Amino acid sequence: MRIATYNVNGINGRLPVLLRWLSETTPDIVCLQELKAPQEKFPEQAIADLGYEALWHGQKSWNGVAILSRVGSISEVRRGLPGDPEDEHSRYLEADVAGIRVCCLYLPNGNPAPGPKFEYKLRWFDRLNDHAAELLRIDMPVILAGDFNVMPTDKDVYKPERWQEDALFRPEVREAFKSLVEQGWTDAIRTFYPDEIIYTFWDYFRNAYGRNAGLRIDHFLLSPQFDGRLVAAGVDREVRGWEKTSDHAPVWIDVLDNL
DNA sequence: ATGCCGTGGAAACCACGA
Repeated sequence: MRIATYNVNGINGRLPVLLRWLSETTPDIVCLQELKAPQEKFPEQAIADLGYEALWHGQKSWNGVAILSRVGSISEVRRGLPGDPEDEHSRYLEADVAGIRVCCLYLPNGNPAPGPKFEYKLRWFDRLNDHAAELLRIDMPVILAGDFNVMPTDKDVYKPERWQEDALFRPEVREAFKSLVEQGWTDAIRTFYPDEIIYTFWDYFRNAYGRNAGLRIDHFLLSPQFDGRLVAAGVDREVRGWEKTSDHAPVWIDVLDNL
């Protein structure tokens, strides 16, 4: 079973790219981020025409997350992280699909740091870690997938020295990611490729994609039920080279599905 | 390397992204 995550950077603006990628790679379950569309403007029919059921949490202009499935129905568990009823951003969607608890997340960017946006990011990360600890207790394989807006280590940044003060790389954020993983999660991409340089995002300017000046910020964290069942993983990096494409590339894992 | 590109939304600029 292939599970993918893709920050589309505007689902309607990128619809041809999304549909082409879905058609060519036929992932079974997909987590999408940055829909940038209100609830009523999600392109449900175009996605259904390719055989996908969809669950989404939209928001006008910003954020927005969705889960797609072509392997059975999507049973919503929650939208929004617990811990802050004042948080209106559409950044988290959790559902059961094909016996897997799928958690699609779009962690706040947090720039400029320091500042209120960075504080929001750190609070959001704390809430995620609290909720993730609870998820490890359920009797079900769990996947946390999405745009974490964190480069976990120096290896995940083309020029780490330039990113030290950035909200995606500051020590507090890397530390939050580290303590999340240490709860018992597996960083699937890094585990599968311990030494390679792997990026999932390239800026639009300065020819970042052409120079491979990228970042690894889209991640899969797997609960222990997946141990020994991760059979392949990768980044569809050529999608980043298509016309009118997102600044992120899709990331995927293949897992044995007899869990 | 300071948003140089790109999106959505409101109103021909702005907020936001990483």
